[in-house]
Amino acid sequence: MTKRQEVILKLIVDEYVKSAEPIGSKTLAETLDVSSATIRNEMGILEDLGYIEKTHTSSGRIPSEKGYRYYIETIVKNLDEETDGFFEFEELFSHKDHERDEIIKEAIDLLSQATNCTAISLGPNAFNSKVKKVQLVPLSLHQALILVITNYGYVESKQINISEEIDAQELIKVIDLLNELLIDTPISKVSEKLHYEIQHSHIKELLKYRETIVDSFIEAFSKFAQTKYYLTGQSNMLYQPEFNDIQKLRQFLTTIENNEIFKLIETDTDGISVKIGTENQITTMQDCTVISSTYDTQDGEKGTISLVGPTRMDYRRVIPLMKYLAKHIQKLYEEE
Amino acid sequence: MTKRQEVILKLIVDEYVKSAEPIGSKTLAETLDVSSATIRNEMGILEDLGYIEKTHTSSGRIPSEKGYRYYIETIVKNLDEETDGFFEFEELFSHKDHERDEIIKEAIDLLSQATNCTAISLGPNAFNSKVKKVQLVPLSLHQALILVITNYGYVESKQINISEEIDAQELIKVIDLLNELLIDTPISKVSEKLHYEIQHSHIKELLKYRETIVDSFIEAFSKFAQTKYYLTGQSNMLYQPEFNDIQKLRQFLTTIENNEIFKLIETDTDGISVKIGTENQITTMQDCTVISSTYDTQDGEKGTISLVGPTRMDYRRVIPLMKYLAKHIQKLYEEE
DNA sequence: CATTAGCAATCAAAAAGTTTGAGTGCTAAA
DNA sequence: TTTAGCACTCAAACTTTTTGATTGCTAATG
Repeated sequence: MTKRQEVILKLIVDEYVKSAEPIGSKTLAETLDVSSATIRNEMGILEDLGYIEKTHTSSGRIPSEKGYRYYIETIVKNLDEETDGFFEFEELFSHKDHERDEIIKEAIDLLSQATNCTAISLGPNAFNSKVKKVQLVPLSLHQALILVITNYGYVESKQINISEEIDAQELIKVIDLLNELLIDTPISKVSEKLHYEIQHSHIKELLKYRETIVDSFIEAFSKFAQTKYYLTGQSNMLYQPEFNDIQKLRQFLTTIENNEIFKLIETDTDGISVKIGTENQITTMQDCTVISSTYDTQDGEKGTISLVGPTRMDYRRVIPLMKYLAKHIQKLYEEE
Repeated sequence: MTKRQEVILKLIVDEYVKSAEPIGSKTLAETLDVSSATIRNEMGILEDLGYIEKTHTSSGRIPSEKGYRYYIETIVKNLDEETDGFFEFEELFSHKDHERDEIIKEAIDLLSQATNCTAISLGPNAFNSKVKKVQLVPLSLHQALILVITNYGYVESKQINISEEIDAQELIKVIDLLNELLIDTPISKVSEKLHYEIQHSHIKELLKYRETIVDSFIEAFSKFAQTKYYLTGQSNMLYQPEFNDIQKLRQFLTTIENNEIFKLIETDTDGISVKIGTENQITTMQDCTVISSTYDTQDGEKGTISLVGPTRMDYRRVIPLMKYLAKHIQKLYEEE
């Protein structure tokens, strides 16, 4: 591809992102100071190479997936780290006293607004967090609350019913033992450890009621394994011309509501992942691009922020923004 | 209105609910064993009375809001409590060991599926719940977690930073005091009580750092005041022919995403409230009906379940179902 | 050899026109 | 009071026409 062809491709992407209309040779002729016929020749070549396509025989050109890919790899990736124009975000991250999860939520809201896409935050799961405290809080004669607290201050609870036969004294002993046993254990190892100790140590004798109690505990622990997510800005996206087709609109929303969208989010990548159109496996999402950017927590888990929008999105702006956000969310974890 | 006119109105509503098409005189003539001309005459009267209307000069008739109102008041309200056909729901409520909030969530999911409407659960707020325990869990040298637990087993937490100057011993004393002070206090009275005691009792001397600590506590308490909600089934609803108009669809979804829908939910009513079309104050919702049904918790708070769908909904089925659900959710609270 | 002016060809989208059929209101007779 | 009959209405579906942006190709230009 010659230099001029690359310039033309870039212009087509930029223009199309703005206008959502196919770009004709005349439009580009004005910018490039050659005649429209010359542009047409070049466009013909670009089309043969597969970077652009026509919507019908006599239409202007739009970028193909390959075209977007090229644009991202050569043009966007070579941009110097741009952090200007992210004013609202800088403001957000500078509030040191806000809670981390709140900041992330707001960042995702802003991201969605700024891009007119749907934005998603997939929290790191707490698998490697460590148990800080296990506790039983009696609520009434027959009910109690199991509390599990991690070193990051996450709390999960599970209510249990205490039948008549259970001895309150014994219960307290069990909890003490559990605390001793589990403190500083990573959540991922809890279940294993519990089962082992029940078999092999003196905890066995104490736990007359292990079926109920231990199961409840394990259930409480298992809640940490569920990754929490936050999804926002569907309505921002609906007004994009891509969604003028009511069928597509419905399918898109159904996919989101059924949580199928999570299948498309790349959580294993380091840095940023961009999946364009048919690179996504879900048929209803093949007009969309899914961008994922991960960050690391101190305990070795990964969190992800993602953006879902029409393939025609402003990659030039969005990709640096996603990088910027992941970097700063990671900082929030490092500060602790 | 004569008996026959009432029958015709009922048939028009029933048919229209099924088909979403205007009902012509010929259709009804078959069922009623009179000629279509007779039906037309009766329809003319019903139209003059305002119970039905035409979509254009030569179209069949559809129910007006007044027509739906009449249908609900005279036909649906007089139905014997119908509880048959709610098989899935009976099954759901019979699982005694599931957690209450989980059951409610599932009930709302089912409700939405069964009706093709958007279903919402507005949890009772915890204003009248009582403080069961207040606790401080140290996480690291400079961080701690404030925990507040209510008699219903709801837990709220707030992380705080502990600056160097704070004396750990003193902090423990403060927590002990707070526990003593606040236990069994309704959440709604906590703030008041705290402020009073700080002014008048010996707690004053202890609380050198009240600004930070007490504020954090108050913030933790205030989280209980936020009513939790669960909203589901938007995508079920999108396939209704009412939403073939893309403009309406977008507006509806925007209204939902902005939480404006909550303005339309009647939480103060006893029993059931049905708001049809323009009875709703939000312009984008004036083709919708919002049904709300409340239940009482043991501590005097109200929870609400709601259903939002096109005015053309199957009131005959939906209204008994909503009553049934509210009754059974209330039972869940009574069992504790 | 790259560039360009010129021109017929293409085709979506918008506008205008046509057909169809379900439904109505009204009238006059049963 | 009910009904048959008929002219009338109008949305929805379908067809045709017009418009205009854009293309590919060719032949001329520098």
